[in-house]
Amino acid sequence: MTPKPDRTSDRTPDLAATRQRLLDAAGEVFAEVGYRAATIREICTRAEANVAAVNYHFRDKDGLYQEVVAYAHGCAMASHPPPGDLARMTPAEQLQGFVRSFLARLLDSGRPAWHGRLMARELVEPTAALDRIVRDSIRAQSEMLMGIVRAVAGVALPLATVRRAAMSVVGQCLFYEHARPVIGRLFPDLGFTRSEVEALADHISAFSLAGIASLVGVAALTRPAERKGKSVAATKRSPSHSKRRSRS
Amino acid sequence: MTPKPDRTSDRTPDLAATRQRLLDAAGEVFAEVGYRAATIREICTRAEANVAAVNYHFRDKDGLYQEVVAYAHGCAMASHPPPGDLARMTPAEQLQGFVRSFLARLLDSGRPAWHGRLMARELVEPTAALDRIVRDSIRAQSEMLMGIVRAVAGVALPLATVRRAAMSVVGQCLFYEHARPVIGRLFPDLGFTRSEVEALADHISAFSLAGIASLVGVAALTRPAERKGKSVAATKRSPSHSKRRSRS
DNA sequence: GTCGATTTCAAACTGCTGCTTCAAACACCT
DNA sequence: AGGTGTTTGAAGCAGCAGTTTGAAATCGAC
Repeated sequence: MTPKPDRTSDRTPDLAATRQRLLDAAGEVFAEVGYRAATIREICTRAEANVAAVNYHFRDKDGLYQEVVAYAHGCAMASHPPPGDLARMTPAEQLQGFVRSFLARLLDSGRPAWHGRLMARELVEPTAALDRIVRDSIRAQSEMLMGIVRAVAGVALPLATVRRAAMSVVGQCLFYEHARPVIGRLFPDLGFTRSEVEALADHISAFSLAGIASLVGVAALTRPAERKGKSVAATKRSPSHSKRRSRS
Repeated sequence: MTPKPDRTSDRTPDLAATRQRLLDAAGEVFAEVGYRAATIREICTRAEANVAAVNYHFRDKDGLYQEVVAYAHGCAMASHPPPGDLARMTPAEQLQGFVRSFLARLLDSGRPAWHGRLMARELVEPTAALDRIVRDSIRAQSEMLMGIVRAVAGVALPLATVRRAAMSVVGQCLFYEHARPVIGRLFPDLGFTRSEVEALADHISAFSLAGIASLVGVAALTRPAERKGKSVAATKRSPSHSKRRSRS
């Protein structure tokens, strides 16, 4: 009744854990067609497993999905972690580092190539998994980015302005994943090779740097530009994701 | 067997066209839960119509969806059309006008309040409807925006740079619709009142104006900044949507 | 080898959903 | 009124998909 929680490979290496095969296959299918349209039968066919395997290893379809999301996000964060030693970098470098890792997590086609699409779907059509992601990861990254924006600005900005600037940055990044179907139709020649992704990151960094700088000018005109120490804070990080399942 | 294609209201006004009620209800449901998860029964319940009504008026679920998308997009474009007389405006005004109308179309909660979410879903999970939208509307808007970017820049920029700048602009706009679930969780106090939307449009315009200007500087450093007349072109517009149905 | 636990398998069950059917109701025209 | 074409209604059908079940197979340990 209670399957061992994590077992990566203890059988013969060629028959490596059906559980893992299910995770990979499920990630593919969920990313391709979405949660509702994905069928357990299709997933099990790709994983070369029996239909009952999903219910055995993950209780039900929802449990499988939760695990897939956690797994994909974990891989992506491990593969492209956000910059860690902000204190040692200039604000511009901090921004560039943030954008680079964020964009790479979205568009890097290595590892689970489907991570980006899965997250894009999760943002637009949230499930119970989104709450956990926001709590464990997104919130901290939001704080970090807003800290970077403040550092780039140098002077104190109204909270609403900082938020908008941060959203402008992530909005530019997310667009390339969200609107991928449209981009493919508008510019069929545009591919997302690794070098192209780096060029995009550079573009977004430069674009945003100038954008934030312009906000400082506006703020200076609007209010008497009260001074406040350099806010390069935002150190809180997520304590890794727990393995609890909540839904009945 | 062949229902009259369009009939807005010719019966008694209180029993106004079940067809229209179906369109409204379907828009709501499709926007809320997506195409797959939406059930004809739920739509008909909200529209106070019989299940068979959908098949009678729209042939099948897919036909209904196509009509809903066309209807919503038509309403939004009519309600917040993109700026028309670009030649009379400064580049900055052109950009501001574009962003204002684009953002209003996405976030305005009047009219079909569900238009934004419906489009957001359509972008991430494209159906046959997306091809028509790209052909009839998005492509022209893309051209228009790239023209505006060129006008703002003033000098000639590489095509790839213009594209990226344009995508930075629409990315910032789309974010507020796409990531609405996350935004709601991160900043629960943030609402999208009409004045808030205008403030957002101003922010995005200013931010992008500075961003584009910075690209000019980079381009000037990179290549000898060849000159080229003001390109405020991009006049092609969509010829309204046809009423054909294609899928068998 | 044998026992016990874990994992896999084929088949069936159950609920839901899109769609059809055919009859009744309605509106419009002569 | 009567006829005709259009719209609505209730019931049901066919298929799909998530889940269950009980037995077979596999594995580790003694």
